[in-house]
Amino acid sequence: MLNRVILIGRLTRDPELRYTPAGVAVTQFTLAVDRPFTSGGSKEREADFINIVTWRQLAETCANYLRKGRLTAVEGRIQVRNYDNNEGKRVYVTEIIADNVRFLESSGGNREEGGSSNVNAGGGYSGGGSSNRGGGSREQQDPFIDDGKPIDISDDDLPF
Amino acid sequence: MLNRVILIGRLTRDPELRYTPAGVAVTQFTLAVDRPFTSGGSKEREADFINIVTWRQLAETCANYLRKGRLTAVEGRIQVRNYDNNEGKRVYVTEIIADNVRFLESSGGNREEGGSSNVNAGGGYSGGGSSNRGGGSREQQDPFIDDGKPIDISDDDLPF
Amino acid sequence: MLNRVILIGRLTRDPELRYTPAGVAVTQFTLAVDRPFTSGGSKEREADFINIVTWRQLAETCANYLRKGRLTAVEGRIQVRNYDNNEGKRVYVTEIIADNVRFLESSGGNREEGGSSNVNAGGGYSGGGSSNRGGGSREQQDPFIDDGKPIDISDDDLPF
Amino acid sequence: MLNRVILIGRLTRDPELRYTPAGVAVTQFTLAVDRPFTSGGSKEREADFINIVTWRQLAETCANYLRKGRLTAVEGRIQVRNYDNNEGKRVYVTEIIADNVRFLESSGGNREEGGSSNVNAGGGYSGGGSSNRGGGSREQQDPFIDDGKPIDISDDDLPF
DNA sequence: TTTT
DNA sequence: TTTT
Repeated sequence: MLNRVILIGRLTRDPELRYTPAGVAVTQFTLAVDRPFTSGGSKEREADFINIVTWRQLAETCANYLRKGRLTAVEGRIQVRNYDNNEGKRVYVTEIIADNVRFLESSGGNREEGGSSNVNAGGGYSGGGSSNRGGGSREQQDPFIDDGKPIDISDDDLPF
Repeated sequence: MLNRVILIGRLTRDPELRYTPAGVAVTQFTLAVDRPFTSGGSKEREADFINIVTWRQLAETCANYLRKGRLTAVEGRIQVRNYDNNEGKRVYVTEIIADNVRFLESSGGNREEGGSSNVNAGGGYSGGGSSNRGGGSREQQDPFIDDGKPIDISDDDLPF
Repeated sequence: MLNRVILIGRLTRDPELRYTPAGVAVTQFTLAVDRPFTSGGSKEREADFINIVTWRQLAETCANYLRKGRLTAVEGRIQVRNYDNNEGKRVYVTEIIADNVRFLESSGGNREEGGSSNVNAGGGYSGGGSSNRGGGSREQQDPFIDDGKPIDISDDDLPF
Repeated sequence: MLNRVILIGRLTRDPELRYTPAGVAVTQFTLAVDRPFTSGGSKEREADFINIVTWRQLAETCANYLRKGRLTAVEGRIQVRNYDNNEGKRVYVTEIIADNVRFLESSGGNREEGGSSNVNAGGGYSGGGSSNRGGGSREQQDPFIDDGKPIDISDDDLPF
């Protein structure tokens, strides 16, 4: 009925931009959010690693300007998805669907690798996006696919 | 660095009060939070089911006054725990550690089952709490134990 | 850069629906939000009285369903307006521009006084609204006009 | 009943540390928070200027590390004070009582002017604080005193 | 699997 | 496994 999340943390890796079969842009990244204390007298600082999902124009902007290590504010809502993995077990995935992202550290311009073509894909379908869903070795390291879910993103996941 | 969540929803079942080995009260419940829309033109209303954890005095108060179906506001922070299940696979659990809970629907008094002894257990250790970790049939339905994690709550989980 | 407010409280009076000269609906009400403590050992409960403003469709819905005393959740952003009063002194007004309002206590249907014509005025200009800006004695008690500002609402205030 | 604010913006000037008669540290500053849009097609960027108040240890830390222009995140609650000014008119002041402040831009060490003696005044009363309430010309520009309120801060304002 |  |  009301569902609001605000986080400030740093990206654990570069954001990943993909496209749904219908050509909708979706970007995922993980935010490392330091905890306000260290439990059990531990010396090391602890953090929560929280998965963020952005859609459409915001997805393109995030993919273009965010990078690993950047301090970032995220506003959104908690969403809990579930699916049955390949052992027939139900798996729950909690993500933040962001509707507002603030870049707290200015970068130095555009994505150097990948060029600017992804950036301006807009709402329309960009054929280049579909190649992201191919079975390259890079896909094998994708934590969202590692979960055992055959297809990670579908248009049914569209939150708005 | 900053981690804030505010939710309003309804409890999917009565809250569960337990005690850590050191006697610290911890209460868990799930909030059904209706989504602001229905995806894909679906007729049924959809909700996110979000696990809430409260500690110490707040845990006792929640166990005492909250019940299944009650409209409730929760303020807290997102925490992501992980553990290796009995197949050696790492499982991630996302929970809201609440520090403020508001009862938006007044009840009609105390817990009828269980009496008031749990309620006033305070910070001190109450032997009665440990029986909650026994292997009764009710425990088999506990989603937190269903995950395959041998012991659900330890004092290491204490967030403050 | 980021500006988010979430409040739960009760309306101190019925909401007031007006229309800008261009016919845009705007509803104002005040939320009494109990403080989490009583300062100085005072016996009486204390509250903050916070002005809420809603626009367009949300304004119509609030005017239609909210009433004095209702428990209500408001999500929005803080806005600080200023103007020079009739003594030439600059006055600052802080309001919450709400973009999400949740009715936590169900009413029993529509506004009994005033009928449903205001409710469905939509985006178009409804002449009935302008009568709210007349100089009736009820207006004299309006804190928004008491401030000495001759005209309270203009289309320049439109936040989106 | 629930009252939560999260802001990110920049300080409009250096923070001001004072002490109540009882020696409690209180720091005030103003955050300029850019609006997410420009109203009326105006070219200039607009911002809300929001008054922040911190108490005790947090007040000392803010006075020590925050400076004009710094990007800062503030978490707290809205408080509305009122008092009668010297014309007998009731004036309302809206402030954010912060309980969490994050410095999003690292400084280069301590306050250069004033040294570290203010910083570590702790809970005890520091005589130096009272001089802040004298009638120096710098005080004349203080918006909190400009309001016409004879004494700006009292121990009655202590929120916890 | 994690960020500074 | 889910609430009204």
